[in-house]
This record gives sequence, structure tokens and C-alpha cells, in this order.
Amino acid sequence: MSVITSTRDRILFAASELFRRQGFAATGLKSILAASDAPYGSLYHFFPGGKEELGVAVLEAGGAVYRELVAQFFVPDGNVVKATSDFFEGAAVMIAETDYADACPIATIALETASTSELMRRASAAAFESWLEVLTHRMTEAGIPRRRSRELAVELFCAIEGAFLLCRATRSPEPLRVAGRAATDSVRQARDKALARGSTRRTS
Amino acid sequence: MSVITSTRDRILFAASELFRRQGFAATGLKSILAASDAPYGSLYHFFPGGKEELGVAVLEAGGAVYRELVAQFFVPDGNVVKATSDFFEGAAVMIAETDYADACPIATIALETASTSELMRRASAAAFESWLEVLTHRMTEAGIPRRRSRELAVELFCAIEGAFLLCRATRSPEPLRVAGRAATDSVRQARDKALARGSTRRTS
DNA sequence: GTCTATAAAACGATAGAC
DNA sequence: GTCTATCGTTTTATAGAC
Repeated sequence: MSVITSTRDRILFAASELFRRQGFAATGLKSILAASDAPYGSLYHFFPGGKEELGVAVLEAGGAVYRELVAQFFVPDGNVVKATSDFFEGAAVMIAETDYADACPIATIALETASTSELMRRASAAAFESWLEVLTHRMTEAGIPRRRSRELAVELFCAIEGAFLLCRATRSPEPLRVAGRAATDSVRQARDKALARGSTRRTS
Repeated sequence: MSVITSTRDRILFAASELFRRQGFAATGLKSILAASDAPYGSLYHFFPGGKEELGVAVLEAGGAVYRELVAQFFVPDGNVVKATSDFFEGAAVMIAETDYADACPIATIALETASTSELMRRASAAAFESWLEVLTHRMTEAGIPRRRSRELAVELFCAIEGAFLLCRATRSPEPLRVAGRAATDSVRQARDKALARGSTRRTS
């Protein structure tokens, strides 16, 4: 990983930061270019589709980064109960540390553009879907039935995104802790059920 | 309830609709005034603080409307388990009917302004808090301990807001149904525990 | 690929007549 | 309280030199 970043990457990074903090519509291209120390022309060189194409690229990049973060907690054949608990606790610490600015890199943009840009809505959906796939896969590895695993993934997603919203509005990390306990309980129940079914099968 | 609405109310209503659909920053004052059939001067007459004051008023009004909606499902001394289930199912039907445009009247604005306008962040937090109070109150009436009732309220909030986000991004009502089942289970477990404790106390 | 200048439109906000 | 005209700024986007 090099310290020297390309102009395209600097624009992408600056846009991500600003979109997440103040939203997509409220962020001007000029402020993005100022933050990335790039000239106006470079933006349209790398993103000929203008602001919308830049938005799609930000959603794709942010989605990939967060997917990797999820994968770091939910490792293959790991403890999904502990992973759930740790993930929410990590999020609670992080959101407080960044003064309630850095939460989900997709959510704000997704809500802003869901009904006005089909390109960006699809990019948001694809990012979310990639997280759900990781979670679903890890749950099935823990012995939880496929359909229930997918439901659990959606539950976890909703819990964390809803908690991000409430945390940012109230400037408190507590909602993430409450949502985390609930999500962890849900995963624990599903896993214990899977373990019981597994041992029943083994002994029968 | 009169059909004739005041200029102030028309501006407020039009702004609410547009903010919810396309966001706060992306909505120009001109389009709000066009939709509410009001002149430019009226806006600054009723909202001297400009767009920010209008935003706060929208958050307060939207918060009150949604609080009333929650109260219609969660009636005093009613069945909290059925109320939870019905509320999520009602939301799932509504979001699909409005083509995934009308979900939460606060969430998008809240995320956009949480880090840039302290006035609007506080208005968002107050709206959310008013919903949590209704939910918490109804849970305690069902015999659930005060602290657990508050947690349950936060859980329900996170589940529905997270589901709103995923529904809008994927244009599917399914996340609301999945989150609704999980939330309903959580409420049922808490209520059954409360009932068991109540009957134990009665019989001892 | 980099950079500047600028176009054309939309923005929030204000002044002042009625 | 209503309405219009307009200010000054910022917006996205483009043209064209280097």
C-alpha cells in the first residue's frame, strides 16, 4: 500500500468523507476538489458522468471497504455470536470517537438518491447486498439454515443502520449497544438451535 | 378539519413531501413555493430563519404526525405483540404503495444535517425521542420492566428505520417483514416473561 | 493528464412596492 | 400579509490552453 495516491483516488476519498458527513447534495464539487488538491478538469477526466458518476464510484468504494470490515469480524468458521457482539461494540466506540460523523458511508447518500437517481439507488443496493451476502454465508457456516441465515443478516443490517441513525441524531453511542445486545441474542438463539439440532442428529 | 389550509401549512406540507423524497439539500426553496402555490416573500414571513427554520418546522410536524401514527397502533393497555406485528406490516404495505418514496419523514433530513446544523439535529432527536416515549410507555403498561421497555423501544426503532433504508434501496418491502418478525419475537419474549412473573407473584 | 477560465443555471436571501 | 424583482453566491458543467 503506497502513500502516494493517484488523483482519482484522492478525489474519491475526499468525496466519500464529505458525502458521509454532510450528504451528497449539500457537497459541492468545488469543495471536493479543494479537499483532494485536484483541479476541476481532473474530475471530469476521471468521472465523465459528473457528480452522479462520482457518487456511484463512492458507493462502490465505500461498499467494498465496509464489506471488508464485516469480513474482518465475521471470519470463516468463527464464532458468529461473539462476532456480532464485537461488531456492534466496535461501531459504538468508533462513532463516538469520530464525534458522531463517521457512521455508514452509504446510508445518507442512499436515502437522498433512492427516488431520484436509479444509477445511485442500484449502487447503494449492491453495496448493501454484498454485506448481507458475507453475513448470510457466515451464519450458514455456523449451522444455521440458509433461509434463517439470510433473515438474520437482514436483522443485523437493520439493527445497525437504525442504530447509526439514532446515535448520530442523539449524539450517544447507547443505541448501538442496545441494538447490539438484541442482535447478539437473536444470533445466539439461532446458533444454539442449530447446535441442538446438530447434536440430536449426531446422537440419533 | 378544514379543507382551506393556511399558506404556512401549505408551505410546510410541500416542504415535508419534497424533503422526504429528495432530501433537504437537494430541494430548492423555489420548488417548495411552486408546489405550495405561495410567493417567495411568504416563506420568509412565516420562517424568518430561512431554510433552516423551515427544516426544523418540518421535523417537528413530521415527528408529531408519526408519533400519532405509532400511538394509533400502540393503544393504551393494548396487545403490544400484535401492535408490533401490525405496525411493521402496515409500513411494508405503505412503502410499496408509495413506490418506495414515503418512508420516514425524519431520517433522510436527520442524516444530512446531524453534523452540520445543531438546530436541526436537536429537532430530529426530539422527534425520535417522542416516538420512543410512546413505545416505552406502552411496554411498561404490558408489565415489562421500565429499563427493558426502553430497550425494546430502541430495538423497534432501529429495526424499522434500518428496514426503511434497505426497502428503499432495494425497492422491496421484504426487509420490513423480516425486521417485523424479529421485533415481534423480541416483544413477545419480553411480554411472556412479564406475564410469567405476574402469575408467579399472583400465585405465591 | 493537468489546469484555468468561464458559461449558464440554480441557489438562498433581501428589499421594497402594494 | 402578499407578491415581484433582484442581489450576490454557488452550483454543475464545458471549452480550450498547456
